[in-house]
Amino acid sequence: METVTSGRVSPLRLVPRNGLCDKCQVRNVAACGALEDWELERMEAITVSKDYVAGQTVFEEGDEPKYIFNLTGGMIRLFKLLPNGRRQIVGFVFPGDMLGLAARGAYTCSAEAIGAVKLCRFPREKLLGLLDEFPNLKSRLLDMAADELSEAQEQMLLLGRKSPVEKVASFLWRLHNENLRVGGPESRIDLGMGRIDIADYLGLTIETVSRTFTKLRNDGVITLEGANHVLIADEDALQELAEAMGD
Amino acid sequence: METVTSGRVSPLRLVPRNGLCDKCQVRNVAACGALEDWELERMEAITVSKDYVAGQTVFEEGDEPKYIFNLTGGMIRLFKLLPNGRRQIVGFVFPGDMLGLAARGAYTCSAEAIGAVKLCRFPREKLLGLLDEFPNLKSRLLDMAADELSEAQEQMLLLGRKSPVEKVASFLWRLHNENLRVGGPESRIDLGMGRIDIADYLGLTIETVSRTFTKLRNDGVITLEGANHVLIADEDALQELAEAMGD
DNA sequence: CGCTCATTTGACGCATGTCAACGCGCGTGG
DNA sequence: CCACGCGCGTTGACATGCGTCAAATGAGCG
Repeated sequence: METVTSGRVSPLRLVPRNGLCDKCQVRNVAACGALEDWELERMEAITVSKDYVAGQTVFEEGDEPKYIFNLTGGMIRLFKLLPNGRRQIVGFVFPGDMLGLAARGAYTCSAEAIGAVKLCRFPREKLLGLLDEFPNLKSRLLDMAADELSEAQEQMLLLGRKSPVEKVASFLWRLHNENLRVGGPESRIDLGMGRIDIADYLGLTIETVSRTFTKLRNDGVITLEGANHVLIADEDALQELAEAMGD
Repeated sequence: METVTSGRVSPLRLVPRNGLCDKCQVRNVAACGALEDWELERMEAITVSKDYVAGQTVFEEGDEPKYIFNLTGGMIRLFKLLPNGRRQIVGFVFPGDMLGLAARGAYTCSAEAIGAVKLCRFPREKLLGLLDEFPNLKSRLLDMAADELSEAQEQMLLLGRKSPVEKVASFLWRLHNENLRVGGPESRIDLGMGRIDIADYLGLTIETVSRTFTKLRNDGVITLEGANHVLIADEDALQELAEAMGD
Protein backbone atom coordinates (compact mmCIF):
# COMPACT_ATOMS: atom_id res chain seq x y z
CA MET A 1 0.00 0.00 0.00
CA GLU A 2 2.75 2.43 0.83
CA THR A 3 4.89 1.45 -2.13
CA VAL A 4 5.28 2.47 -5.75
CA THR A 5 1.59 1.96 -6.19
CA SER A 6 0.33 4.83 -4.12
CA GLY A 7 2.44 7.56 -5.64
CA ARG A 8 1.06 6.76 -9.03
CA VAL A 9 -2.53 7.83 -8.89
CA SER A 10 -2.33 11.52 -8.08
CA PRO A 11 -1.12 13.30 -11.23
CA LEU A 12 -3.84 11.93 -13.48
CA ARG A 13 -6.47 14.24 -14.85
CA LEU A 14 -9.63 12.65 -16.13
CA VAL A 15 -10.23 14.70 -19.23
CA PRO A 16 -13.66 14.25 -20.79
CA ARG A 17 -13.65 11.84 -23.70
CA ASN A 18 -16.42 9.61 -24.84
CA GLY A 19 -14.74 6.30 -24.18
CA LEU A 20 -15.34 3.41 -21.84
CA CYS A 21 -12.61 4.29 -19.42
CA ASP A 22 -14.02 7.67 -18.41
CA LYS A 23 -16.83 6.07 -16.49
CA CYS A 24 -14.76 3.14 -15.29
CA GLN A 25 -15.30 2.56 -11.59
CA VAL A 26 -11.99 0.88 -10.94
CA ARG A 27 -9.59 3.11 -12.78
CA ASN A 28 -7.91 4.25 -9.60
CA VAL A 29 -7.09 0.75 -8.46
CA ALA A 30 -6.60 -0.98 -11.81
CA ALA A 31 -3.53 -1.25 -14.01
CA CYS A 32 -4.82 1.44 -16.33
CA GLY A 33 -4.32 3.88 -13.49
CA ALA A 34 -0.66 3.89 -14.47
CA LEU A 35 -1.43 5.37 -17.86
CA GLU A 36 -1.38 8.90 -19.14
CA ASP A 37 -4.42 10.07 -21.03
CA TRP A 38 -2.97 9.55 -24.46
CA GLU A 39 -1.90 6.06 -23.49
CA LEU A 40 -5.34 5.35 -22.15
CA GLU A 41 -6.82 6.28 -25.50
CA ARG A 42 -4.65 3.70 -27.20
CA MET A 43 -5.76 1.10 -24.69
CA GLU A 44 -9.36 2.03 -25.10
CA ALA A 45 -9.09 1.43 -28.83
CA ILE A 46 -8.47 -2.27 -28.26
CA THR A 47 -10.85 -2.64 -25.31
CA VAL A 48 -14.24 -4.33 -25.29
CA SER A 49 -16.56 -4.45 -22.28
CA LYS A 50 -18.16 -7.82 -21.56
CA ASP A 51 -20.85 -9.07 -19.19
CA TYR A 52 -21.12 -12.50 -17.64
CA VAL A 53 -23.86 -14.18 -15.61
CA ALA A 54 -23.42 -16.23 -12.43
CA GLY A 55 -21.48 -19.41 -13.06
CA GLN A 56 -20.43 -18.48 -16.57
CA THR A 57 -16.97 -19.51 -17.74
CA VAL A 58 -14.56 -16.73 -18.71
CA PHE A 59 -11.80 -19.11 -19.82
CA GLU A 60 -10.63 -22.62 -19.07
CA GLU A 61 -7.28 -23.99 -17.98
CA GLY A 62 -5.25 -24.99 -21.01
CA ASP A 63 -7.05 -22.65 -23.40
CA GLU A 64 -4.91 -20.52 -25.65
CA PRO A 65 -4.73 -17.15 -23.87
CA LYS A 66 -6.21 -14.90 -26.54
CA TYR A 67 -7.34 -12.26 -24.08
CA ILE A 68 -6.31 -10.41 -20.99
CA PHE A 69 -9.05 -9.05 -18.75
CA ASN A 70 -9.57 -6.36 -16.19
CA LEU A 71 -12.42 -6.96 -13.77
CA THR A 72 -14.61 -3.89 -13.33
CA GLY A 73 -17.52 -5.38 -11.40
CA GLY A 74 -18.43 -8.59 -9.56
CA MET A 75 -16.21 -11.43 -8.43
CA ILE A 76 -14.45 -14.28 -10.20
CA ARG A 77 -13.09 -17.60 -8.97
CA LEU A 78 -9.87 -19.07 -10.37
CA PHE A 79 -9.51 -22.81 -9.97
CA LYS A 80 -7.80 -25.98 -11.06
CA LEU A 81 -9.40 -29.41 -11.37
CA LEU A 82 -7.98 -32.89 -10.78
CA PRO A 83 -9.02 -35.69 -13.17
CA ASN A 84 -11.21 -37.19 -10.45
CA GLY A 85 -13.15 -33.97 -10.05
CA ARG A 86 -11.56 -32.55 -6.92
CA ARG A 87 -11.29 -28.79 -7.22
CA GLN A 88 -8.92 -26.24 -5.74
CA ILE A 89 -9.75 -22.56 -5.95
CA VAL A 90 -6.40 -20.80 -6.33
CA GLY A 91 -7.72 -17.29 -5.95
CA PHE A 92 -10.56 -14.82 -6.19
CA VAL A 93 -10.50 -11.82 -8.48
CA PHE A 94 -11.83 -8.52 -7.16
CA PRO A 95 -12.77 -5.38 -9.09
CA GLY A 96 -9.65 -3.66 -10.40
CA ASP A 97 -7.64 -6.88 -10.65
CA MET A 98 -6.16 -8.18 -13.88
CA LEU A 99 -7.04 -11.60 -15.16
CA GLY A 100 -5.16 -13.94 -17.48
CA LEU A 101 -2.06 -11.84 -17.44
CA ALA A 102 0.39 -14.43 -16.22
CA ALA A 103 -0.65 -16.98 -18.83
CA ARG A 104 2.06 -17.84 -21.32
CA GLY A 105 1.07 -20.38 -23.96
CA ALA A 106 -2.00 -21.49 -22.02
CA TYR A 107 -4.18 -20.24 -19.18
CA THR A 108 -2.88 -21.92 -16.04
CA CYS A 109 -6.28 -22.16 -14.39
CA SER A 110 -9.97 -21.74 -15.18
CA ALA A 111 -12.01 -18.64 -14.44
CA GLU A 112 -15.74 -18.47 -13.66
CA ALA A 113 -18.04 -15.62 -12.71
CA ILE A 114 -19.33 -16.13 -9.16
CA GLY A 115 -22.19 -13.65 -9.49
CA ALA A 116 -22.92 -11.18 -12.28
CA VAL A 117 -19.63 -9.88 -13.63
CA LYS A 118 -18.45 -7.04 -15.84
CA LEU A 119 -14.97 -6.88 -17.30
CA CYS A 120 -12.79 -5.19 -19.89
CA ARG A 121 -11.29 -7.48 -22.49
CA PHE A 122 -8.04 -6.84 -24.40
CA PRO A 123 -6.63 -8.98 -27.20
CA ARG A 124 -3.50 -10.40 -25.61
CA GLU A 125 -1.15 -9.80 -28.53
CA LYS A 126 -2.18 -6.20 -28.94
CA LEU A 127 -1.87 -5.49 -25.23
CA LEU A 128 1.58 -7.05 -25.12
CA GLY A 129 2.48 -4.96 -28.14
CA LEU A 130 1.46 -1.80 -26.32
CA LEU A 131 3.60 -2.90 -23.40
CA ASP A 132 6.76 -2.11 -25.35
CA GLU A 133 5.54 1.42 -25.86
CA PHE A 134 4.36 1.94 -22.28
CA PRO A 135 7.14 1.03 -19.89
CA ASN A 136 5.02 2.38 -17.03
CA LEU A 137 2.41 -0.27 -17.67
CA LYS A 138 5.03 -2.99 -17.88
CA SER A 139 6.38 -2.05 -14.46
CA ARG A 140 2.89 -1.92 -13.08
CA LEU A 141 2.16 -5.42 -14.33
CA LEU A 142 5.39 -6.67 -12.80
CA ASP A 143 4.30 -5.20 -9.48
CA MET A 144 0.89 -6.81 -9.78
CA ALA A 145 2.47 -10.16 -10.53
CA ALA A 146 4.64 -9.74 -7.44
CA ASP A 147 1.58 -9.07 -5.31
CA GLU A 148 -0.20 -12.10 -6.69
CA LEU A 149 2.82 -14.24 -5.94
CA SER A 150 2.88 -12.96 -2.39
CA GLU A 151 -0.78 -13.84 -1.94
CA ALA A 152 -0.15 -17.28 -3.39
CA GLN A 153 2.59 -17.89 -0.83
CA GLU A 154 0.31 -16.81 1.96
CA GLN A 155 -2.29 -19.25 0.67
CA MET A 156 0.23 -22.10 0.60
CA LEU A 157 0.98 -21.41 4.25
CA LEU A 158 -2.73 -21.55 4.96
CA LEU A 159 -3.34 -24.76 3.01
CA GLY A 160 -0.33 -26.61 4.33
CA ARG A 161 -0.09 -25.55 7.94
CA LYS A 162 -3.27 -24.02 9.30
CA SER A 163 -6.13 -25.72 11.14
CA PRO A 164 -9.72 -25.40 9.88
CA VAL A 165 -10.51 -22.67 12.42
CA GLU A 166 -7.41 -20.74 11.42
CA LYS A 167 -8.26 -21.21 7.76
CA VAL A 168 -11.78 -19.84 8.08
CA ALA A 169 -10.61 -17.00 10.31
CA SER A 170 -7.90 -16.11 7.76
CA PHE A 171 -10.49 -16.17 5.01
CA LEU A 172 -12.80 -13.81 6.89
CA TRP A 173 -9.89 -11.59 7.84
CA ARG A 174 -8.91 -11.24 4.19
CA LEU A 175 -12.42 -10.34 3.09
CA HIS A 176 -12.53 -7.85 5.94
CA ASN A 177 -9.32 -6.20 4.75
CA GLU A 178 -10.53 -6.20 1.17
CA ASN A 179 -13.61 -4.39 2.49
CA LEU A 180 -11.47 -1.78 4.21
CA ARG A 181 -9.33 -1.33 1.09
CA VAL A 182 -12.31 -0.36 -1.05
CA GLY A 183 -13.88 1.61 1.77
CA GLY A 184 -16.70 -0.79 2.51
CA PRO A 185 -18.58 -1.33 5.76
CA GLU A 186 -16.47 -1.61 8.88
CA SER A 187 -17.24 -5.03 10.27
CA ARG A 188 -19.90 -6.56 8.08
CA ILE A 189 -18.57 -9.09 5.60
CA ASP A 190 -20.48 -10.14 2.50
CA LEU A 191 -19.23 -13.62 1.68
CA GLY A 192 -20.52 -13.30 -1.87
CA MET A 193 -20.17 -17.03 -2.47
CA GLY A 194 -21.47 -20.38 -1.28
CA ARG A 195 -19.94 -22.88 1.15
CA ILE A 196 -18.58 -25.00 -1.71
CA ASP A 197 -16.40 -22.15 -2.96
CA ILE A 198 -15.13 -21.44 0.53
CA ALA A 199 -14.37 -25.12 1.09
CA ASP A 200 -12.55 -25.50 -2.22
CA TYR A 201 -10.55 -22.37 -1.48
CA LEU A 202 -9.48 -23.51 1.98
CA GLY A 203 -8.89 -27.16 1.19
CA LEU A 204 -11.79 -28.34 3.37
CA THR A 205 -15.25 -29.92 2.94
CA ILE A 206 -18.43 -27.88 3.12
CA GLU A 207 -19.39 -29.69 6.31
CA THR A 208 -16.18 -28.66 8.05
CA VAL A 209 -16.61 -25.08 6.85
CA SER A 210 -20.15 -25.02 8.19
CA ARG A 211 -19.15 -26.51 11.54
CA THR A 212 -16.31 -24.02 11.82
CA PHE A 213 -18.63 -21.05 11.22
CA THR A 214 -20.85 -22.44 13.96
CA LYS A 215 -17.90 -22.82 16.30
CA LEU A 216 -16.72 -19.25 15.66
CA ARG A 217 -20.27 -18.06 16.39
CA ASN A 218 -20.51 -20.07 19.61
CA ASP A 219 -17.12 -18.73 20.70
CA GLY A 220 -18.38 -15.17 20.24
CA VAL A 221 -15.91 -14.29 17.49
CA ILE A 222 -18.52 -13.65 14.81
CA THR A 223 -22.26 -13.30 14.34
CA LEU A 224 -24.07 -14.83 11.39
CA GLU A 225 -26.64 -12.83 9.47
CA GLY A 226 -28.20 -15.45 7.30
CA ALA A 227 -25.64 -17.70 5.63
CA ASN A 228 -24.02 -15.03 3.48
CA HIS A 229 -23.18 -12.23 5.87
CA VAL A 230 -20.81 -12.24 8.81
CA LEU A 231 -20.50 -9.61 11.51
CA ILE A 232 -17.18 -9.47 13.27
CA ALA A 233 -17.96 -9.58 16.98
CA ASP A 234 -14.41 -9.77 18.32
CA GLU A 235 -11.92 -8.32 15.87
CA ASP A 236 -8.84 -9.06 17.99
CA ALA A 237 -9.84 -12.68 18.49
CA LEU A 238 -10.46 -13.08 14.76
CA GLN A 239 -7.05 -11.66 13.91
CA GLU A 240 -5.29 -13.87 16.45
CA LEU A 241 -6.93 -16.94 14.99
CA ALA A 242 -6.16 -15.84 11.45
CA GLU A 243 -2.51 -15.35 12.23
CA ALA A 244 -2.31 -18.45 14.39
CA MET A 245 -1.03 -16.48 17.39
CA GLY A 246 -2.38 -18.81 20.01
CA ASP A 247 -0.64 -22.07 19.59
CA MET B 1 9.40 -24.68 -22.56
CA GLU B 2 8.22 -24.06 -26.10
CA THR B 3 7.38 -20.41 -25.52
CA VAL B 4 9.11 -17.06 -25.75
CA THR B 5 11.86 -18.44 -23.57
CA SER B 6 13.34 -20.87 -26.04
CA GLY B 7 13.69 -18.49 -28.95
CA ARG B 8 15.76 -16.17 -26.88
CA VAL B 9 18.97 -18.02 -26.29
CA SER B 10 20.29 -18.60 -29.81
CA PRO B 11 21.56 -15.26 -31.11
CA LEU B 12 23.93 -14.65 -28.23
CA ARG B 13 27.66 -14.74 -28.77
CA LEU B 14 29.81 -15.21 -25.74
CA VAL B 15 32.65 -12.84 -26.51
CA PRO B 16 35.67 -13.19 -24.26
CA ARG B 17 35.72 -10.69 -21.46
CA ASN B 18 37.25 -11.07 -18.06
CA GLY B 19 34.07 -10.83 -16.04
CA LEU B 20 32.10 -13.15 -13.83
CA CYS B 21 29.45 -13.91 -16.36
CA ASP B 22 31.73 -15.48 -18.95
CA LYS B 23 32.23 -18.54 -16.84
CA CYS B 24 28.71 -18.56 -15.46
CA GLN B 25 27.24 -22.04 -15.65
CA VAL B 26 23.64 -20.97 -15.75
CA ARG B 27 23.76 -18.17 -18.28
CA ASN B 28 21.67 -20.07 -20.77
CA VAL B 29 18.81 -20.67 -18.37
CA ALA B 30 19.01 -17.53 -16.25
CA ALA B 31 17.51 -14.10 -16.78
CA CYS B 32 20.82 -12.70 -18.00
CA GLY B 33 20.43 -14.90 -21.05
CA ALA B 34 18.06 -12.25 -22.36
CA LEU B 35 20.85 -9.70 -22.49
CA GLU B 36 23.11 -8.56 -25.29
CA ASP B 37 26.81 -8.43 -24.54
CA TRP B 38 26.96 -4.73 -23.87
CA GLU B 39 23.99 -5.06 -21.52
CA LEU B 40 25.64 -7.93 -19.76
CA GLU B 41 28.68 -5.77 -19.10
CA ARG B 42 26.48 -3.21 -17.39
CA MET B 43 24.95 -5.94 -15.26
CA GLU B 44 28.31 -7.37 -14.40
CA ALA B 45 29.43 -4.03 -13.07
CA ILE B 46 26.89 -4.21 -10.27
CA THR B 47 27.21 -7.94 -9.63
CA VAL B 48 28.93 -9.65 -6.72
CA SER B 49 29.29 -13.40 -6.36
CA LYS B 50 28.53 -14.84 -2.91
CA ASP B 51 28.91 -18.24 -1.26
CA TYR B 52 26.74 -19.73 1.48
CA VAL B 53 27.11 -22.84 3.61
CA ALA B 54 24.38 -25.39 4.40
CA GLY B 55 21.60 -23.89 6.48
CA GLN B 56 22.78 -20.32 6.08
CA THR B 57 20.18 -17.59 5.78
CA VAL B 58 20.15 -15.54 2.57
CA PHE B 59 17.39 -13.22 3.72
CA GLU B 60 14.42 -13.28 6.07
CA GLU B 61 10.75 -12.59 5.54
CA GLY B 62 10.03 -8.94 6.31
CA ASP B 63 13.59 -7.74 5.63
CA GLU B 64 14.00 -4.73 3.41
CA PRO B 65 14.77 -6.18 -0.03
CA LYS B 66 18.16 -4.59 -0.68
CA TYR B 67 19.28 -7.27 -3.10
CA ILE B 68 18.08 -9.44 -5.91
CA PHE B 69 19.86 -12.75 -6.47
CA ASN B 70 20.48 -15.24 -9.21
CA LEU B 71 21.29 -18.75 -8.06
CA THR B 72 24.27 -20.22 -9.89
CA GLY B 73 24.89 -23.34 -7.82
CA GLY B 74 23.19 -25.39 -5.10
CA MET B 75 19.61 -25.27 -3.88
CA ILE B 76 17.63 -22.87 -1.72
CA ARG B 77 14.42 -23.28 0.26
CA LEU B 78 11.86 -20.47 0.50
CA PHE B 79 9.56 -20.64 3.50
CA LYS B 80 7.16 -18.85 5.79
CA LEU B 81 6.79 -19.39 9.52
CA LEU B 82 3.74 -19.22 11.78
CA PRO B 83 4.14 -17.67 15.26
CA ASN B 84 3.85 -21.12 16.83
CA GLY B 85 6.75 -22.43 14.77
CA ARG B 86 4.90 -24.34 12.07
CA ARG B 87 6.73 -23.92 8.76
CA GLN B 88 5.58 -24.01 5.15
CA ILE B 89 8.14 -24.24 2.37
CA VAL B 90 6.65 -22.25 -0.50
CA GLY B 91 9.23 -23.23 -3.07
CA PHE B 92 12.70 -24.41 -3.94
CA VAL B 93 15.15 -22.38 -5.99
CA PHE B 94 17.22 -24.19 -8.60
CA PRO B 95 20.33 -22.97 -10.44
CA GLY B 96 19.39 -20.29 -12.95
CA ASP B 97 16.38 -19.08 -10.97
CA MET B 98 16.01 -15.53 -9.69
CA LEU B 99 15.52 -14.87 -6.01
CA GLY B 100 13.94 -11.94 -4.21
CA LEU B 101 12.65 -10.43 -7.38
CA ALA B 102 8.98 -10.25 -6.50
CA ALA B 103 9.60 -8.53 -3.18
CA ARG B 104 8.22 -5.00 -2.96
CA GLY B 105 8.85 -3.22 0.32
CA ALA B 106 9.77 -6.44 2.11
CA TYR B 107 10.79 -9.99 1.28
CA THR B 108 7.62 -12.07 1.38
CA CYS B 109 9.36 -15.20 2.65
CA SER B 110 12.68 -16.34 4.07
CA ALA B 111 15.45 -18.00 2.06
CA GLU B 112 18.01 -20.51 3.33
CA ALA B 113 20.74 -22.48 1.61
CA ILE B 114 19.95 -26.20 1.72
CA GLY B 115 23.47 -27.33 0.90
CA ALA B 116 26.44 -25.27 -0.24
CA VAL B 117 25.19 -22.44 -2.44
CA LYS B 118 26.67 -19.95 -4.87
CA LEU B 119 24.77 -16.95 -6.15
CA CYS B 120 25.07 -13.63 -7.92
CA ARG B 121 23.91 -10.62 -5.94
CA PHE B 122 22.62 -7.36 -7.42
CA PRO B 123 21.71 -4.22 -5.47
CA ARG B 124 17.97 -4.03 -5.99
CA GLU B 125 17.75 -0.33 -6.78
CA LYS B 126 20.49 -0.49 -9.37
CA LEU B 127 19.01 -3.54 -11.04
CA LEU B 128 15.58 -1.92 -11.19
CA GLY B 129 17.27 1.14 -12.64
CA LEU B 130 18.77 -0.94 -15.41
CA LEU B 131 15.34 -2.39 -16.13
CA ASP B 132 14.22 0.89 -17.65
CA GLU B 133 17.13 0.70 -20.08
CA PHE B 134 16.73 -2.97 -20.90
CA PRO B 135 13.13 -3.68 -21.89
CA ASN B 136 14.17 -7.21 -22.86
CA LEU B 137 15.11 -7.98 -19.29
CA LYS B 138 11.89 -6.50 -18.02
CA SER B 139 9.86 -8.78 -20.26
CA ARG B 140 11.95 -11.72 -19.20
CA LEU B 141 11.30 -10.99 -15.54
CA LEU B 142 7.60 -10.72 -16.23
CA ASP B 143 7.72 -14.15 -17.86
CA MET B 144 9.62 -15.59 -14.92
CA ALA B 145 7.08 -14.15 -12.51
CA ALA B 146 4.33 -15.76 -14.58
CA ASP B 147 6.04 -19.14 -14.37
CA GLU B 148 6.47 -18.83 -10.63
CA LEU B 149 2.82 -17.98 -10.26
CA SER B 150 1.87 -21.02 -12.28
CA GLU B 151 3.99 -23.24 -10.06
CA ALA B 152 2.44 -21.67 -6.97
CA GLN B 153 -1.04 -22.53 -8.28
CA GLU B 154 0.02 -26.09 -8.93
CA GLN B 155 1.32 -26.27 -5.36
CA MET B 156 -1.98 -24.94 -3.97
CA LEU B 157 -3.77 -27.73 -5.80
CA LEU B 158 -1.35 -30.21 -4.25
CA LEU B 159 -1.66 -28.82 -0.73
CA GLY B 160 -5.41 -28.47 -0.75
CA ARG B 161 -6.61 -31.48 -2.69
CA LYS B 162 -4.04 -34.25 -2.99
CA SER B 163 -3.54 -37.27 -0.74
CA PRO B 164 -0.14 -37.97 0.85
CA VAL B 165 0.73 -40.56 -1.83
CA GLU B 166 -0.21 -38.13 -4.57
CA LYS B 167 1.77 -35.37 -2.88
CA VAL B 168 4.95 -37.39 -2.62
CA ALA B 169 4.55 -38.75 -6.15
CA SER B 170 4.05 -35.19 -7.45
CA PHE B 171 7.15 -34.09 -5.60
CA LEU B 172 9.27 -36.86 -7.10
CA TRP B 173 7.77 -36.22 -10.52
CA ARG B 174 8.78 -32.57 -10.33
CA LEU B 175 12.35 -33.36 -9.31
CA HIS B 176 12.44 -35.86 -12.15
CA ASN B 177 11.36 -33.23 -14.68
CA GLU B 178 13.82 -30.73 -13.24
CA ASN B 179 16.47 -33.40 -13.82
CA LEU B 180 15.41 -33.80 -17.43
CA ARG B 181 15.38 -30.05 -17.95
CA VAL B 182 19.01 -29.66 -16.97
CA GLY B 183 19.97 -32.87 -18.71
CA GLY B 184 20.60 -34.93 -15.59
CA PRO B 185 20.33 -38.69 -15.15
CA GLU B 186 17.24 -40.34 -16.60
CA SER B 187 15.54 -41.96 -13.65
CA ARG B 188 17.72 -41.39 -10.62
CA ILE B 189 16.54 -38.60 -8.38
CA ASP B 190 18.77 -36.87 -5.88
CA LEU B 191 16.46 -35.55 -3.19
CA GLY B 192 19.10 -33.10 -2.02
CA MET B 193 17.23 -32.40 1.22
CA GLY B 194 16.01 -34.07 4.38
CA ARG B 195 12.58 -35.44 5.28
CA ILE B 196 11.71 -32.30 7.24
CA ASP B 197 12.04 -30.12 4.14
CA ILE B 198 9.94 -32.53 2.10
CA ALA B 199 7.29 -32.66 4.83
CA ASP B 200 7.16 -28.87 5.20
CA TYR B 201 6.90 -28.51 1.44
CA LEU B 202 4.04 -30.99 1.09
CA GLY B 203 2.09 -30.03 4.21
CA LEU B 204 2.73 -33.37 5.94
CA THR B 205 4.70 -34.73 8.89
CA ILE B 206 8.05 -36.45 8.46
CA GLU B 207 6.50 -39.73 9.62
CA THR B 208 3.87 -39.62 6.90
CA VAL B 209 6.50 -38.77 4.30
CA SER B 210 8.62 -41.69 5.45
CA ARG B 211 5.68 -44.11 5.46
CA THR B 212 4.68 -42.92 1.99
CA PHE B 213 8.16 -43.55 0.59
CA THR B 214 7.96 -47.04 2.05
CA LYS B 215 4.56 -47.60 0.51
CA LEU B 216 5.73 -46.44 -2.93
CA ARG B 217 8.68 -48.81 -2.62
CA ASN B 218 6.47 -51.74 -1.58
CA ASP B 219 4.14 -51.01 -4.48
CA GLY B 220 7.05 -51.21 -6.88
CA VAL B 221 6.82 -47.59 -8.02
CA ILE B 222 10.26 -46.55 -6.78
CA THR B 223 13.44 -48.04 -5.35
CA LEU B 224 15.29 -46.38 -2.49
CA GLU B 225 19.07 -45.99 -2.63
CA GLY B 226 19.86 -44.89 0.85
CA ALA B 227 17.55 -42.15 2.12
CA ASN B 228 18.58 -39.48 -0.35
CA HIS B 229 18.30 -41.13 -3.74
CA VAL B 230 15.26 -42.50 -5.49
CA LEU B 231 15.16 -44.67 -8.58
CA ILE B 232 11.99 -44.54 -10.59
CA ALA B 233 10.93 -48.15 -11.09
CA ASP B 234 7.57 -47.55 -12.80
CA GLU B 235 7.48 -44.18 -14.50
CA ASP B 236 3.88 -44.49 -15.72
CA ALA B 237 2.63 -45.43 -12.27
CA LEU B 238 4.48 -42.50 -10.73
CA GLN B 239 3.00 -40.07 -13.22
CA GLU B 240 -0.51 -41.40 -12.72
CA LEU B 241 -0.19 -40.97 -8.97
CA ALA B 242 1.31 -37.50 -9.37
CA GLU B 243 -1.54 -36.37 -11.57
CA ALA B 244 -4.17 -38.15 -9.50
CA MET B 245 -5.45 -40.11 -12.49
CA GLY B 246 -6.61 -43.08 -10.48
CA ASP B 247 -9.73 -42.38 -8.39
C1' DC C 1 -48.20 -23.97 -0.08
C1' DG C 2 -44.78 -27.13 -1.58
C1' DC C 3 -40.82 -27.75 -4.42
C1' DT C 4 -35.76 -27.40 -4.70
C1' DC C 5 -31.39 -26.37 -3.31
C1' DA C 6 -28.10 -24.74 0.20
C1' DT C 7 -26.74 -25.16 4.74
C1' DT C 8 -26.61 -27.23 9.16
C1' DT C 9 -26.32 -31.00 12.28
C1' DG C 10 -25.52 -35.76 13.63
C1' DA C 11 -23.27 -40.46 13.68
C1' DC C 12 -19.42 -42.95 12.43
C1' DG C 13 -14.89 -44.55 10.59
C1' DC C 14 -10.51 -43.95 8.93
C1' DA C 15 -6.44 -41.54 7.61
C1' DT C 16 -3.17 -38.88 9.31
C1' DG C 17 -0.99 -36.65 13.28
C1' DT C 18 1.19 -37.64 17.80
C1' DC C 19 4.20 -39.90 20.82
C1' DA C 20 7.63 -43.25 21.48
C1' DA C 21 11.06 -46.76 20.47
C1' DC C 22 14.40 -48.50 17.48
C1' DG C 23 18.05 -48.80 13.92
C1' DC C 24 21.51 -46.88 11.16
C1' DG C 25 25.39 -44.04 9.62
C1' DC C 26 28.82 -40.97 10.83
C1' DG C 27 31.99 -38.29 13.25
C1' DT C 28 34.54 -37.84 17.50
C1' DG C 29 37.34 -39.12 21.00
C1' DG C 30 39.21 -42.46 24.00
C1' DC D 1 40.24 -49.73 16.33
C1' DC D 2 36.26 -49.60 18.79
C1' DA D 3 32.90 -47.19 21.81
C1' DC D 4 29.97 -43.77 22.09
C1' DG D 5 26.76 -40.19 21.09
C1' DC D 6 24.15 -37.64 18.01
C1' DG D 7 21.20 -36.73 14.18
C1' DC D 8 18.25 -38.62 10.98
C1' DG D 9 15.09 -41.90 9.23
C1' DT D 10 12.01 -45.74 9.96
C1' DT D 11 8.53 -48.31 12.24
C1' DG D 12 4.93 -49.18 15.66
C1' DA D 13 0.95 -48.12 18.79
C1' DC D 14 -2.50 -45.07 19.60
C1' DA D 15 -5.81 -41.20 19.38
C1' DT D 16 -8.36 -37.78 17.24
C1' DG D 17 -9.78 -34.51 13.86
C1' DC D 18 -11.65 -34.33 9.70
C1' DG D 19 -14.03 -36.59 5.89
C1' DT D 20 -17.98 -39.44 4.64
C1' DC D 21 -22.64 -40.56 4.60
C1' DA D 22 -27.21 -39.47 5.99
C1' DA D 23 -30.96 -36.81 7.76
C1' DA D 24 -33.00 -32.50 9.33
C1' DT D 25 -33.62 -27.63 8.85
C1' DG D 26 -34.13 -23.45 6.49
C1' DA D 27 -34.34 -20.08 2.56
C1' DG D 28 -35.94 -18.78 -1.96
C1' DC D 29 -39.40 -19.04 -5.47
C1' DG D 30 -43.06 -20.45 -8.42
